[in-house]
Amino acid sequence: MPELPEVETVRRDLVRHIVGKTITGLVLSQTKVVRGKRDVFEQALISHRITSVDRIGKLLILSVDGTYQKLLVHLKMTGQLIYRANGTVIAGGHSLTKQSLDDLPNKHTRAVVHFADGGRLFFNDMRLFAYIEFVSPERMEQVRAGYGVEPGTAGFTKQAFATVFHKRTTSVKAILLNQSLIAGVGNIYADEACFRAGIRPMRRANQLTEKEIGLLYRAVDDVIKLGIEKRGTTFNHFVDGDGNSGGFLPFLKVYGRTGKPCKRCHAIIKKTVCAGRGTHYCSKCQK
DNA sequence: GAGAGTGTTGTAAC
DNA sequence: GGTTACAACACTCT
Repeated sequence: MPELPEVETVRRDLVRHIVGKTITGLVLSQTKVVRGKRDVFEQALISHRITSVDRIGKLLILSVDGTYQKLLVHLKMTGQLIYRANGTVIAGGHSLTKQSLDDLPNKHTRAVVHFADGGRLFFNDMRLFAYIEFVSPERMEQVRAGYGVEPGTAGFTKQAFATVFHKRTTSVKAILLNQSLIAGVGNIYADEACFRAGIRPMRRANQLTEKEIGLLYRAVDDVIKLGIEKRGTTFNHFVDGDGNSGGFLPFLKVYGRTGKPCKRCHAIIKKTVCAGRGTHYCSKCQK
């Protein structure tokens, strides 16, 4: 689930609450989420301090003092990072109700990081797709190079965005979801951006006019910015750092609104499969 | 109760 | 190489 705005929301919460703190313990209850050797993890983390939390697309990057290696955290569909200090939930994730958040660790807790001040960081993941991994500086650069232009960064220019669409025969939706071309956009924001631009997600990329590409560029930038501002959205039981739902839900125009009237023209919102994903659109507003 | 669907992405096959 | 289909897994919804 977590797309760029949700991961950015978690990142900001982690910056506020774990940067500068020293790790005193690591408990792994599910080794599958850890890529690499367990003792390497413990050695690199325990007695060391978190120095920064960064992000590329949907990937979180934690820096730890005493090593040049970076700790990558990818939440995939259902991963969560929840910080709790003094019995209070501070940083959030996805698909937990307030009630179950009060009861951590729970059955989906895969790892717990303990800090010197008594705080704990819970790594939860229902479907076991998420992972954490230490990577060398060389590998880090490889990973970084694998990501395309990212909304909200200096590299996200109209020119760079347009280039991605030229000469590609696949759907607009597949382009938006392809992290190596455009970083951070997932299924929800892809549908929402297409709606805002008035473009059907199943259109062929190389058949968009320059004007349409311009509209889509602006739409992607706007929808991601608004998503971050509203601290993300989630379909089920998303909670942010304060245990509240992400604020973007009321702003969704098409995603999850199958069969409901379009908020702009009142035509019925349709759903199909495009690029292998559930895809929502208004057949009247989007051409 | 069975089967389809779910926000991601790496891999294999065409 | 570009593009598409699917598996990884556990849960919810129909």
